[in-house]
Order: sequence, then structure tokens, then C-alpha cells
Amino acid sequence: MRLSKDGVSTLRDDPQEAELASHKLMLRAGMIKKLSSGLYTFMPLGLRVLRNVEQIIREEMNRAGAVEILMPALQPREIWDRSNRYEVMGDGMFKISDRQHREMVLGPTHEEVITEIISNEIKSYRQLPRTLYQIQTKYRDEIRPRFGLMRAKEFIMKDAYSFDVGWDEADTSYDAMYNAYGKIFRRCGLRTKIVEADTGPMGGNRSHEFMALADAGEDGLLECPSCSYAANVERAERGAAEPKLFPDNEKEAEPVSTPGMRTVEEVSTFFKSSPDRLIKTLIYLADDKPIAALIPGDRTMNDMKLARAVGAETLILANEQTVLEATGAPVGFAGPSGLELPIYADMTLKGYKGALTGGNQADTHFINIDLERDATIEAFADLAFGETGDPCPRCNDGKLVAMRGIEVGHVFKLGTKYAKSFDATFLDAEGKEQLVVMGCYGIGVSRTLQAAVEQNYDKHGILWPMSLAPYKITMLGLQPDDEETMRICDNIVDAFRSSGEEVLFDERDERPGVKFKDADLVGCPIRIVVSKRSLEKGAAELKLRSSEDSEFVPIADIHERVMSIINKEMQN
RNA sequence: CGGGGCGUAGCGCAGUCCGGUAGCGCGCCAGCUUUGGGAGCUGGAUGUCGUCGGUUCGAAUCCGACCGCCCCGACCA
Repeated sequence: MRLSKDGVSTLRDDPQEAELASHKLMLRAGMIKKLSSGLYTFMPLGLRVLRNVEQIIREEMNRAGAVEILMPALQPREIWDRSNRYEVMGDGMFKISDRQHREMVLGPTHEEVITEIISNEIKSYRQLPRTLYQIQTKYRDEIRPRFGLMRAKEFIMKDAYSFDVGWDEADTSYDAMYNAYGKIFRRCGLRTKIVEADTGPMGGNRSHEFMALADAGEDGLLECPSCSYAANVERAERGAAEPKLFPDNEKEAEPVSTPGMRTVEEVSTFFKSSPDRLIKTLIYLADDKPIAALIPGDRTMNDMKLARAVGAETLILANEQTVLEATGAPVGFAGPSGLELPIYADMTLKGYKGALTGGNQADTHFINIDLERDATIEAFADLAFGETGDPCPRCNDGKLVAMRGIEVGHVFKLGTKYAKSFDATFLDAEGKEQLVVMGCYGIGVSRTLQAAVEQNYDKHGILWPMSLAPYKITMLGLQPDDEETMRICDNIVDAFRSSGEEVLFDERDERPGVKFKDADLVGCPIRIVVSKRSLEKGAAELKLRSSEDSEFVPIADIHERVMSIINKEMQN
């Protein structure tokens, strides 16, 4: 590809719209262009990277025994009614209608379609197991699209679906995908962690997320360095901690006037105490009934954990009015002592003595609270988000470490949820009708691309892994006016082409500095410079994007030399 | 949905407070010089100042509504 006429345009300044390094770089390098919030065009270079990710996925999916198909993005409403997800997905789906006023949705995912198709297709246990996949555009009406390709309204996804005769057999299919995912992300040059995850609205009983590690990631995860435990922070358990005793822990509880002291910060400053000495009391509506939930003042409540502990279908934080009715005090002064509500306390509060709580009365807090002496606790449970330093739930000596990641893949064991909705059954060896057991497996293809940038850049631009680079080789011809230089460049390009490698050839009438800057920005891993200076030595200059050093290689050797670098790199 | 910020040339921005008919840098076009890390000089083109309405002799600037983009998010017990 010749740079002078293919319309690749780079930007010198960071676009105002972008915040994340990867987002800025993709825009600056001309890989993507925004049409509107959450909607992006893949420009020539970006599209080539996307195709490389897709190709890696196809190879590993096929190797794992999955078969590619392509389903419609546009789907009739009825199949979403059958699985009961038209309501569940709610505003997360784009809903449209055709000219007959028939209601349709733009598919955010394809469990419904695949199960509908497969329910007619599969009749006998002899046809199982099967795993089908597609690479396709998905549509989700995100609450807040952000960070370019990271969270878009329209994005490219690889989704796979497995069908098995039973639950144990489904684990085999699950493991095959799990292993394939590991290979895919490794080949994409990503550093990932595999974490236990919640199944959420998908349903099912086993689930892992593949997280590309990045400080800018939207997801939190916790890992134990001593054992293999790793989980999404939404789900991560914590090991038991030592009970906390604060000063004056044998004294009687006593009300103290705390005018206007509502926040943890205000109260702990007022009492010259650490925030964890204050027991935060939050009022929730659990299935429309008020409950209280307690956590240490320095912790954050995990609503999902609380809902599970309470056994509630719906859980929302109470509004000011409800708090006033339930506690007799305005927001900021709730406490467990004397509270006539079911009280759920975080497990770390067990044995808390000498603590501070709200007084259930305006401008009042209690000191010297012994939680189990001064309040009636319905249950102690793991309610708060885990944090760095919390004990590992699986091993004795481990301390959890928090990190952030980008969710690039997610695998679910679904079970029979969709099979039931779509009557997807087969006859087993005894001639009995059985429900197929399903799994589903997603990779954010376009997100993976951006995650790769987020993990591989420096102050000059992108450093593409060899496997994803839009072109593995970029060649700069520094004297485009010089016939001899151009002839040699063309020969080099032709030689690589006959080896199957297209070269990004910068033959623009630009000064050398511009070409160097753009080459660094675009981030092709191998750079060849052909110039008068190099030709005096009968050589081309070879430099890797990842290295500071360059060397002159005789023109006659450059092809072989570069191909060996590529081949070596691509084997990893 | 709530809170905050921003919309002025392809990109990055000034001008808005205090109304007088639009500017800077980069990029683009032409010419000359230059040619290994975002060149210099000269000349030039490019704008419904987000949209609609209002106030005014006069609006990028003041007022109102709307639209778009970005960031944060029940922060509170």
C-alpha cells in the first residue's frame, strides 16, 4: 500500500474527544473515525487490524472444533418474548419496526436465534456435541458509550454456542472454548487474567471472564498471588478477618451530639477516628421492604452481594423519605441500635466493639457501640467489595491484590434455560426426549483491538504486536524524487509481496521527520528506511518499533533478514 | 436518568465577562529554498461561530429552548 494515495490521514494533536491513550492513538493514527457517539468507521489501517484479530479467532475456533455460521442481526421480537428477555434486556436493545409495523430488534446477542435454529436442526444425540460461532456486528443501546471502541453502540463480536447431551458433557465443550480463548488472546499479544465471573442476565452456573490488564479498564478484579484464585470484584469473595477492637470497647454505648455530621469523613474527623471505626448503615428497599445493611465506614457496599444475602429479587437504595420513615432520622444518622428493621451486617463487623454508629435521631451518633451487644443482627455476610489486602477466600496466607482490566472475553455455561424456552430437545440412546445443555462464549473483537493498543504504546505511538499489525513492515523512501531509490524500494516491496507480505510504503513527498513521526505513530513493528545515506552503503536501514537501535542491512539481504524476524515472531 | 464541562476553518485553540460584523497555530493550495526526527520565506483558499427563536440600530458575545459531544455518577448512611 502506498501512503500517498490511500487516504491514510494522521493527526498531529490529540483529538479533544478522546481521553484514553488507546482511543487517542487510534484516532491520531487514522485507524478509526467517529461518526457519532459509540459509532465508528474502521479506516483502512484499522480494518486490517480488525481482520487480523478475526483471523486469529477463526483459526482457534476452528481448531477447537467450532463451525462458523452467520446469523441475522435483525431479529423478530417474538423470539425475545419466548425467552422472556424482551423485558429483561429492556432499553438495552434497539427496537424498531418494519413497514408492516412488525416489531423487530437489532441483536445485542444471539442466544435466541441460535436456539431457535438449532431446536429444529438437532433431533438425535448422535448429532451432539456441536459448537457454532459467528463474527458479527452487535447492537446495544449502551447507557453511556465511551472510550472509542471500548464500549460502543455497534461493535464486532465473536459469539459461539455449544450444545451437549448433558451437563458433564457441556463442561468439555466449555473447557475447549476456555482453552481456545487463552490461545487467542496470547496470539493477540494481550496480557490477560482469567477471573471467576457472575452469569448475570445470561443465566447459568459457571462463568469466566478474560480480562486484558489495563489501568484504564472499566472492570475491577482481585487476585490472590499465593493461590490461583482470581475473580471479578463484583463477585470476589473475601476470607475471614480478625475482629476489630477499638478503644473504650468495654464501655456502654452513649449518644453524642454531632450537628450536621452526615458523611463518614465528617463523622470520623469529628471523633478524630479512623473511618473504619464508623459503622455505615445503609437503608435499602429489598423487594419493596426496607432493610438495613451495615459495612465499615471505609468500605463500599456491593449491592449484588447484599441482594444475594437477603435473598431479594430487587434491591434499591432507599430515598430520603424512606430513610426518614424507617429510621426516624434524616439521611446521615442511621444506626443499627434500636432499629426496627432486618439488619444485615458485613462479616468484617462481627466482633466490632468500641465502634461509632448513627443515632437514628437528627444530629446524633453513638459511641462505644458493641455491635452484637447493642443491636440485633439478622445475619453476618460478605457484603462489601473486596480490596487489596483482604484475606484470600481460598488459601490461608494469601492477601488479595486489586487490579483493573478490560473484559475482552466471557464464557458461560448456560444449562437448559434457552433450550426450555425454545423446546430444543433431542432423543437420547434410550429414545427419551432430553433438553440440550448449552454454553455461550463471547469475544469483543473490536474491543480486543483497542485493548491491544492500550497495552502496547509509548510516547511516540502504537507498538502493534506482530500478529495484529496492519502491516508488519513499513518502508520509508526518503528521496521519492530519486529514481534509483524508488526502483530499489519497488523491488523490495515486490519481493515481500511474493512472500505474502504487503508493505506499507511511505513514498509521500514529505520531509523525513514527518515520515518517521507517522511511522512511529502507526506502529508497524518493522521499519525499513531506504535513502541516499543508506544506499551509499548499498544498504537499507532496519529498525524495530520496539527497539531504539537500527542497523544497515545490505539490500540483497534485507528480504531474507526481515522474513526471518517475522517468522520467528509469529511462531510465539 | 442525574451532575459537570464543551460546541468558533480538516485538527488543536483564542475571542464571549464588557455587543460593533471573526482570529492564531498546524494542516491544505501555488512558488522558491530546504531534505535523517513534525522545515523557512512569500502569496492564497477555507467559517450558515451547533440549531432555532428572542432582545438590540447591530449578536460568536446577552436571554430562552433544543441538539450534539466528552467526563463523572445514587458518595450517602
